[in-house]
Amino acid sequence: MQGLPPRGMRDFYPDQMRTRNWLFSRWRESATRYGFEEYSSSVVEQEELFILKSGEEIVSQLFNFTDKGGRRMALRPEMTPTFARMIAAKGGALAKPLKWFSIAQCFRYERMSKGRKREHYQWNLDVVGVPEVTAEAELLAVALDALGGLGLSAKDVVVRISHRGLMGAVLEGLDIAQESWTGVFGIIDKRGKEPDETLWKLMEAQGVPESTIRALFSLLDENTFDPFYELLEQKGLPTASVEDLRTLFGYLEAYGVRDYCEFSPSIVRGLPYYTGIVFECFDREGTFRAVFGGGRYDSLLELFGAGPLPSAGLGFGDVVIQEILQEKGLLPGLSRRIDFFLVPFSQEERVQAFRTVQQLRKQGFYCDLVLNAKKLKGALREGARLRAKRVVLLLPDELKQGLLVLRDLESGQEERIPEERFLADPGRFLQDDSNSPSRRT
RNA sequence: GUGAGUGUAGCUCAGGCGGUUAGAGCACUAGGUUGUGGCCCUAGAGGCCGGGGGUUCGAGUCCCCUCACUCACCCCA
Repeated sequence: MQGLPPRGMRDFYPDQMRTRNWLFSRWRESATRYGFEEYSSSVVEQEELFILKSGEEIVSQLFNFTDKGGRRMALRPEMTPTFARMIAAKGGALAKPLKWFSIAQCFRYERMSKGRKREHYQWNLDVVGVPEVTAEAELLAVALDALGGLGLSAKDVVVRISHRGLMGAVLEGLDIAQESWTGVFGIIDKRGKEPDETLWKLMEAQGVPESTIRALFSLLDENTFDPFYELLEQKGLPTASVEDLRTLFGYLEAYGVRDYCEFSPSIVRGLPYYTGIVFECFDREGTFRAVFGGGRYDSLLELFGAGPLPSAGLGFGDVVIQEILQEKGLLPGLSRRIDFFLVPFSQEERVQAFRTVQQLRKQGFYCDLVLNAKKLKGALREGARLRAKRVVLLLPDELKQGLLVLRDLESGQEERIPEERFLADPGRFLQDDSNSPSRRT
């Protein structure tokens, strides 16, 4: 088929654009209400910016090119490096703590599957300069506020929370050899996706003794912190990760979002730069990819030449959330808004129609009018297709008497009214005054 | 990168063992007599049946190749 966008890229036709704008406005509204400030940047960056953060392997996943000056460039695969660059460039000039957000289009060159395109928009929220888990609590509160605004409750979605330092300490506490940690992490991450029996065999293949596997699996089933704390304390290992988690859950309770959240030790997250709390949000049925994810990255900004800046962030993509809302029937039936649709009977009445429609538009009404020479019949059909609330007919005989004909498309009723009187208060002809300009905020 | 599935009208799809001018519904356009939409009726327009090759008297249909899309795996936002 011709006319399709490049692989993995999306066209937004007006219907889809309405939905997208609606989603973005929910994001933007929540973020600003929670005190986050919006920022933006170009989608193109120097390739090395991404290599600096993620290593050479990232290059194969980039949409990259050489510009005419021979510089290696790339479309951003995520917003965090750009964010870090911007923060570092301003050095100490920025007052901390700092709370910024962006709705950024990101690109990634890879195979597509459900919930995954080569291009998406991501709502990014970051808090810089806060070493305490108050940052994470605030991030989760704002993301869950947005989810609530989109119609998803704690019955629909769950945030699984863990700590980067926790599993490492646990593996150490269980005396699992350091060289098999990477493999073991990978197996832990598969928990819930593969049957335990399979995972058990994989663990054995890693050389983990049976008794240790049993201990590890029973720990993974825990949703309280005590067994972890006891294990770490008993082995003389740092317990900071468990304490962070305890504190965070206390804060989440106070924020009123505790019922969305659960402790889930197997959450690890792929990105290497996380240093503390990590979290991912899923639909409760588990049929979709993660809705959002994030965590603490205390050493990342230093990589970019900023001083030590404890930070936490969150990324929330537009693809998965729309799939979930679609499946749950929560996408609103958005339609374009036309208050008045003006129909000049013939070319004779056109100029008059232009004058009238401009007066309505200046008053703040949403108006359209017939642009093609068209019979009355076709014009009315066009008005109906646009779902115009009222059609304003400019008919020769009535116009000679200074009268406009207002037609209600739903009831079919018509009213003849002097133009001056109509323009003095057009809003009273729109029955449901909830949409009239005077009621708009 | 591996595996599977699907490509026929703008959209959703039909086209039993190969057989004459390729079908439906929706959408679109125009009519159904002077200046009135939705419903109904009539008509019209719209297809290199994804592309290429092969088998055959004959291919939308069978075979091979290729491309595109979708899903799963991998990886990850």
